[in-house]
Amino acid sequence: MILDTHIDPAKLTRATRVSNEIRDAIIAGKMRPGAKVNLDQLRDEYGVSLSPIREAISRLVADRLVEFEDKKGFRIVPLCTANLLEITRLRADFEALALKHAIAIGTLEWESKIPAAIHHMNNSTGTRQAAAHDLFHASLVRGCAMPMLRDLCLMLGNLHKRYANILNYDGAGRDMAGEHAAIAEAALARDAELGPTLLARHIERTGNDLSALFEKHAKDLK
Amino acid sequence: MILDTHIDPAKLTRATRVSNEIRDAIIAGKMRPGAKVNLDQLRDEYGVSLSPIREAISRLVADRLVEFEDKKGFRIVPLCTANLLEITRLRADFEALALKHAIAIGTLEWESKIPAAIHHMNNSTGTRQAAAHDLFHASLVRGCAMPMLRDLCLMLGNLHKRYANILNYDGAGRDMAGEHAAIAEAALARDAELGPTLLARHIERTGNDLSALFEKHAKDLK
DNA sequence: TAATGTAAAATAATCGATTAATGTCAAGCC
DNA sequence: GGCTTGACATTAATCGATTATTTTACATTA
Repeated sequence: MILDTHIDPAKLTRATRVSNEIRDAIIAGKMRPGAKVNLDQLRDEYGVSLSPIREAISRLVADRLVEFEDKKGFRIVPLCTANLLEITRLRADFEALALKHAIAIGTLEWESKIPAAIHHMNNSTGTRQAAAHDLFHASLVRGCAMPMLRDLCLMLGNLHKRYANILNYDGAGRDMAGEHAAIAEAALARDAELGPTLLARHIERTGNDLSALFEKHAKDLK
Repeated sequence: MILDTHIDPAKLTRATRVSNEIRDAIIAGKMRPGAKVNLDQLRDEYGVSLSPIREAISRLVADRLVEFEDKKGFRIVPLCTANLLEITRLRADFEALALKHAIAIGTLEWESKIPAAIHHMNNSTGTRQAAAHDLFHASLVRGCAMPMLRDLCLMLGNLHKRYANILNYDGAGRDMAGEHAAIAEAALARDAELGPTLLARHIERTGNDLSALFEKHAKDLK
């Protein structure tokens, strides 16, 4: 592992464990966008009581994966064009801002994780490559000393990933490795203009591709 | 009310009502930064069971007012210089971005709320003026069609407000009315350069004043 | 037929109690 | 003295059951 903060699994509560599992399931597209969340069903599925289930789901509201309304309960946030556009816009701006700061103040420790992440990406496939791609973005942002901003970048990355998973987006037609390499190179060269710009473009390209795919498949998803 | 979305109080659950009350209390500085949150005590204080109390508090984690750690419980987030700087930086950037968008796409409905908010601010005092000031910032951002960004602006505004309340900041030495008027004027003139710039400066000035006050009083708050 | 009312079913919210884990503190040991 | 150890107190996590509310299905009526 390159970036993981190792956490003793015994320290996790049921609520945390279940929350993480459900988060992954939603991002993977295994829970239908717009669907009501049935807590009783999840209780059976995960074999824990309602309290931790409720707590688990309610944490995902902050991640913008679940919506909540008093006395109506929870539902998986629906997909829509406006939402996808906002995610793209914010993610591009926020990651660019974070990278700019990282370039300004990032340590050697920060730098060294970037080529490592690139190497992982280029030498893995499938699920592992997707995870490596996440780690690449996280590694760029990691040097910036703004924890709230870092969390926001992570959150927005997850939201993009959900669209990508549901739309079966695989970056076809793009020189992904080349884009990543250029971003990494600019970051390591501490180019505070080029790095963030390339990163923003990289994200906008993903967003545009996702939007195009979404428009095409929008009817099937309704 | 200028901006309030009217909500039937009977529709609120205990968890929501208590969450809002505790949020206000933390922002008002009535709960000591860094303090452990004692759920049993809150249970007595608010006269409801642990479930809604726990849910109420846990929602404030997303607002960055409360921190949580598995099996350790909740604590009021501490004040610190780095945190204040990040809030300032992000709030300035985010509100400027939101205003830029509002200027680009805001409706007449959006425009009209701005002078109204100014008028309220200039004709009220104390708590009511503070509320009017919040509404002014909300009214600027409101025209932008990015709900996540709007929520983030609200959250960051609340975080600034907590520092301001705890540090007894009242904007002394500033021509607040003048700053607001200039921002409003640029917004209404649809100046997508000047408006966001003035707004960012306005926020940065607040942030700088808060930082100065915080450095001065940091020892008393430990 | 469309609108309205209503009883039953489903779901959400909350409670009180139990279980599990952590933090405290004083006795014993080096 | 400073450091472990273990009983005790405190707090966190979870459970199962109860209560309140909404949703659904169906019958009634204008």
